[in-house]
Amino acid sequence: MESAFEVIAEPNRRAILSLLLSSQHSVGEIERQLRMPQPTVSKHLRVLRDAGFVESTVDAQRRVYRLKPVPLQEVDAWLAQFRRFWSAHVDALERHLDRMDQPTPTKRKTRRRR
Amino acid sequence: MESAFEVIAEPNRRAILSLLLSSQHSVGEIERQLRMPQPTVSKHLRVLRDAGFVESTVDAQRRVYRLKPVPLQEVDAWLAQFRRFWSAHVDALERHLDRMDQPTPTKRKTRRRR
DNA sequence: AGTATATACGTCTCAAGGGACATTTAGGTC
DNA sequence: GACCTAAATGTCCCTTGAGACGTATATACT
Repeated sequence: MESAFEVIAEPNRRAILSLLLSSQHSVGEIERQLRMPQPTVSKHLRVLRDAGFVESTVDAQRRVYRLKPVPLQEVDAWLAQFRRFWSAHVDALERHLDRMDQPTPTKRKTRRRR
Repeated sequence: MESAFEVIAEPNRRAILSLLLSSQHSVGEIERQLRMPQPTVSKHLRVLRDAGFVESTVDAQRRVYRLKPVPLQEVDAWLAQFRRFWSAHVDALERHLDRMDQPTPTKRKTRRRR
């Protein structure tokens, strides 16, 4: 479980990350919000912590967890290379639809051209 | 293997996607570029195809594979909610560093403030 | 037709990861 | 100190997925 990609492949872990987006939470709060057994929550938090997605501070018996940005930023960096491709692809799709416009004129508004 | 996240958790599949970013490729080309056994390539391509990451067209005995944008865009959409958090976090870090500036003045250029 | 090439597919083995449950550790309260 | 709560950890079971290998199918080339 080294890579950030494997870590976020697990749905419950993504749910935990999304929950921590609003604010920091204790294990018990996560457990109640997401309706997971406590050991399950702790197990996933362990993975997230080891991979640097979250950090915790101790508040008496509680552990309060909060997000750390780096690993998700790495994922985002990998995705970045594909964004160029998307815009190019959208353009190609639009040109294709433009070509298809001629045979069947519809009530659709005119598409913008370049 | 439903979710796009599980699909891109596999390093070889990410390599294939990155390779297809430059242009479309046949299975044999992928096999040689990435130094993977052909059955492995085909197996991963199968997963990618089923999940909508790629599509193929037949060229004689060859299958030529190319990228499709949608599943990666979904991943990107999930990541989007965290971007706000990052900028806020960077701001907080900058304020922190600003506070640390006073004791040790260095040759570093002045940091912008808000 | 016969051979080589390209790709898909099935099978087997192995290791890893997740869920459930029990147990332990640590802090707080009376 | 006895007891409660919060969280972590360990164990067991089961499923899944990846790699390796063999093989089947389809097309091209002579």
